[in-house]
Amino acid sequence: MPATLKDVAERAGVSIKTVSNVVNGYAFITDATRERVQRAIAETGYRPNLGARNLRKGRTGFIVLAVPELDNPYFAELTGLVITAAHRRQWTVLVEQTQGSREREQAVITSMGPQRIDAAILSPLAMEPDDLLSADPATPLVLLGERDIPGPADHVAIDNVAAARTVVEHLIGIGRRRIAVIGDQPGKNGGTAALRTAGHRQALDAAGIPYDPALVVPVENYQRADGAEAMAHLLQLPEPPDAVFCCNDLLAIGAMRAGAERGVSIPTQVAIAGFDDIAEGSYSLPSLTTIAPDKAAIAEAAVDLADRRVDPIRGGRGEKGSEPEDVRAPFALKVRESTAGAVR
Amino acid sequence: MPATLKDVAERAGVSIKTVSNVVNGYAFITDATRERVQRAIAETGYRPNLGARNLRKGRTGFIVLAVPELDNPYFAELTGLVITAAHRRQWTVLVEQTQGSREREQAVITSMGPQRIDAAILSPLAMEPDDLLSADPATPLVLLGERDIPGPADHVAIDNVAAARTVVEHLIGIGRRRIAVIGDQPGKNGGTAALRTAGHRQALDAAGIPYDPALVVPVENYQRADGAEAMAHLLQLPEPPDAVFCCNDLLAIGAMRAGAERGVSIPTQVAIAGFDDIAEGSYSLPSLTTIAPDKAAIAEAAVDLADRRVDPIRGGRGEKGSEPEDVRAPFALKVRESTAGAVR
DNA sequence: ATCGTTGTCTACAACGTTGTAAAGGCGTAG
DNA sequence: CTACGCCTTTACAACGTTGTAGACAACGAT
Repeated sequence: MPATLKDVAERAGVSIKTVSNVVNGYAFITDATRERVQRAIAETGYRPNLGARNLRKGRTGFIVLAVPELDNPYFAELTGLVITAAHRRQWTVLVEQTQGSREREQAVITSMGPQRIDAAILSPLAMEPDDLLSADPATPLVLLGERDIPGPADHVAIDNVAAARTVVEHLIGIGRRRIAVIGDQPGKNGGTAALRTAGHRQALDAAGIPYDPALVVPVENYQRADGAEAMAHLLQLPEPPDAVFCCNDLLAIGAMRAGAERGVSIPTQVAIAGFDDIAEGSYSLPSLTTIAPDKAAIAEAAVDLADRRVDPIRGGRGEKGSEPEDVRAPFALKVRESTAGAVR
Repeated sequence: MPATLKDVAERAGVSIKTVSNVVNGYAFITDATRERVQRAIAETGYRPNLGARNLRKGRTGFIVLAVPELDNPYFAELTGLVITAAHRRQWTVLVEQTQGSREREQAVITSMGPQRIDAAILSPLAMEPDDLLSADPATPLVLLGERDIPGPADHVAIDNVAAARTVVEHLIGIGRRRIAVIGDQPGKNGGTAALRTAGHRQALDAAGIPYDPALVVPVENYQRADGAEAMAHLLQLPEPPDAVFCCNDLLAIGAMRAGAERGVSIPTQVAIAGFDDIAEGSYSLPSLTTIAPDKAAIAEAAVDLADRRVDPIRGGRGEKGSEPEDVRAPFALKVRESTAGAVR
């Protein structure tokens, strides 16, 4: 049975509230009392019951982090970072897996989870813009991904269009001209896919390379298998591409495998680039050129925003009712073997 | 402001306790009352405050799952499964990252986290057997990994020795004779490394293949980089191996990369096998032969054990004071390209 | 001496929930 | 018609914590 304030109070010969005051750093306590209480705390091994404290305070101390799934290394890494960042601020993270289901994403933004939460951080996949209107207005929401969706939610993301443009410019830079993109999601407007494919197109346009719709390959999901399938399709085209930009690293890994299985040399015949910089990509054969979002910065910013919305003590920005914020995290292009060397 | 029992009670014109009774499925309630209450619940959108409930019940509803880090795909996948399994039983999982630090593992088994928890599931890395003696006896502990450590903790694991033996037997079966193992951890007795290297040795002995200590390579950690380093070492040996069993898939991925960088053909010159069956291994080039532990079964068993210890209603086994249990989860050998084909 | 101030401590209620015990209604047996 | 028992509902206290408001002592100023 863990010690309570009552136990400590009895041992120190003071009231419960005095112990509470010591614990909370209340100022007006004599050194003698404080010391006595602190000794009693040490002796009993007292640690506050956060459940009770939060009940009293009307808070829960919980942030939900909802990601599609932990199987995905990008989200796994991000989750680890969010947990760490949250810990630093005394928050506890509840990890929720949406499986990319719209229903489960809605459950998060309407705070329908079993636990009461103070804020939610969501990495949306299936959500439609309208869903945000039904969001629980009492629970601050931070969306990971760009602010294509209007509504009362903060956003944290890298500049996906610019990042995609950067990769494709790199592909152009090494002399490629037929540059495909894997990862279009025709159904979903304003999603990540739309932004990254837009970046692809911008880079082509800027370089005066004609845009060939046949080289824009849609996928069901962003898994390795989808990348492999899409790549297989590209390779049997009458005029196959000499480079492929994949909207995430998993697609790229799948694409590289499909290429290898068909005897296509990467990067000599087809260069491949990804997006996310998962660890897998630095050890793949060949290692994968990719966009590395600053995941730590994203995690930090997301937790920071949630924190500020919940506890709007600090000045001005981030307060309860104030305008949604947009945080742009940095990114970097990592050139590796999968795009090494010039044109074939 | 979320609705409380009080709000529902007022609306339904009954007492708070009656609403509570309806919520908890108490039997003796007239259909009329129940219906009225349920309507009020629906209208107010009431959902129980688990914090308050658990405070009252002396429970928290939380299980800590402590893994080294979510960067590691094996633990990420496992974490996802544990969260799902726990959800099914109305538990909430708090994910803790120990970073393989003994201190942080101790913090878990002594329940020193900020949140009060009902049980802990720990995947130990740095823990020493003695540490278990100082474990908080009030908090059921489930260790992921074999029962090499005595003490009041349940264990869930596959038979690591048998699994390792199985892989190595497979390597022998395809004609390899100089079979190295990467992943020894000389300092740590009784850990996973010891079991898997033991399986390696058993297979060699059973096949009458002489045991060459030069082919047993220790590593600092179980990361890709460690595997690469170890493989580089093996390849510059006067008599390099014709097969390598890596104690986990990350080591194997690193080893394959190191091999490829040195122009070694895998599996023709050196066959490589791993352990864990992370998704990465089915798309690597070549794809990775590995031991696939039944992760879902492990997650399920771990949560089930924790559940039974906390709530020992069911008969006999798993009760509060009863003997620690050992659950053996199934595993399977997955033969893939990295060990395809017979001897060189 | 009296008053107000300041500093230190505490009693009480409340957060939302459930276990306990008992109250009320109603039917049935005596 | 009373007494008993059963079914249904309720009041109260408690889980561990903190905000509010007030008690009390010591102190200086009037």
